[in-house]
Amino acid sequence: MQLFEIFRKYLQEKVELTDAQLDLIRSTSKERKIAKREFYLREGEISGHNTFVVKGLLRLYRIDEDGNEHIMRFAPENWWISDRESYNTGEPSKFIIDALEKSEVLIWTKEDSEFVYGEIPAFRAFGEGLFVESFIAYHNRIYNSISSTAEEKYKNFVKTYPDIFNRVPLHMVASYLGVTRETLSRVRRHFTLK
Amino acid sequence: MQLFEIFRKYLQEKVELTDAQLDLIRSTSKERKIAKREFYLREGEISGHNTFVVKGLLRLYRIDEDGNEHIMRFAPENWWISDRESYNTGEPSKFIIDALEKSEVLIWTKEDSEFVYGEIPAFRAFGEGLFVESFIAYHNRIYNSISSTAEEKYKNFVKTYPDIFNRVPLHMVASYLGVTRETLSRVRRHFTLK
DNA sequence: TGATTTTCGTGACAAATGTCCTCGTTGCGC
DNA sequence: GCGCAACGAGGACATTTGTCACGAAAATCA
Repeated sequence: MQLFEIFRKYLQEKVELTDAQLDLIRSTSKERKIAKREFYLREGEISGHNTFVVKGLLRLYRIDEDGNEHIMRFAPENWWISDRESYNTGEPSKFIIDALEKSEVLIWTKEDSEFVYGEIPAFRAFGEGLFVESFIAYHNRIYNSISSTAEEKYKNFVKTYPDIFNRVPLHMVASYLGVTRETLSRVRRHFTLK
Repeated sequence: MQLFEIFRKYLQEKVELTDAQLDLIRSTSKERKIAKREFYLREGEISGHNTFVVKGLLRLYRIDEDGNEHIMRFAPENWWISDRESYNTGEPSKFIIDALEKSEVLIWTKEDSEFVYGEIPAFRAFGEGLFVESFIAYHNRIYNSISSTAEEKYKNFVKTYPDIFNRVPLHMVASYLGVTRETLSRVRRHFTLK
């Protein structure tokens, strides 16, 4: 099945759209394949696109002054990804996006996105709804990060994202949670013994 | 000066609005005074309003199973506050909003907000711009929480929110940062000795 | 003003986490 | 299939953080 066809099925479960509207959305999109370990956004580049992951798994992360990776989030199938700060301000991104698996994505430029949003209010409402959901997810993650122990964070991650958990190495889960690999290993040992 | 007059000055620095549009915004708003320590949103209530802090200082926090407070954010003058999850879903809030200082706020119901947004697209764009900024702030806070030490988090808070820092007790800063009061006290000692 | 609460620091000890290291296994690329 | 890199576990030790207890100073309120 073509990439856009998969996207169309996803979209039609969420929004009512006419064929003409779908054509507009299709005509402004571009396809791209991303190899495993290939970069999709490098540090310093501008994140000027909305990207929908059709197949595979991407991640958004940042490298600190000491060279350590810190994973902000994973984006498997049916998720959207961008560095929203760079997207919004037009400034170079401090973050990196690469593929953890061979992936295929659909891409809209910021300009095309705005144009399509203007033409199709229901599509704009859909996009904004997604954004609110992301905001709420971040809100809950912050609460989790200031109120939970490492073990609780780990359990919560496995419970919330079982699919992602099964597809990424543990040291990346540790990075996402903000603990070292060793700590995660200890938490897991403690956990499986009980 | 009247509450709305203060708000009008704030708003006109950000958006171009006609007198008629300002009248619509004014006519849908309600004023409220909140005493120090008074609750503005209790756990279990629905957060169905947009609230602008004209004077004073509010906070949004949650109490965990062990009875510990975890502060999500502070809202001083010229900030907006609500529990966006409850606002969006209509579900009872798990969070609490109360006043740390004697405060005065302007309030719009969700319904009125949507109506005014529909009537004044520039006002909608303004509101959505604020929301994107909040999202970016949360994004950066998450990065900070998974990549920084307690000392770095503390320094960063003081630098980013010097005004708030000077108005709230240290144990609330600790709560916001996700560490105990004792740890914050140690960090400060270590910090001032150098 | 006087009494009470809140705030903040500190010491002692326990628990959690980070750091550095080794080792065996797995999986991927050539 | 082979070789190498990636992955995950685990031990030993240092550091950080949490917990509990106490006391002094500051703020609050009647």
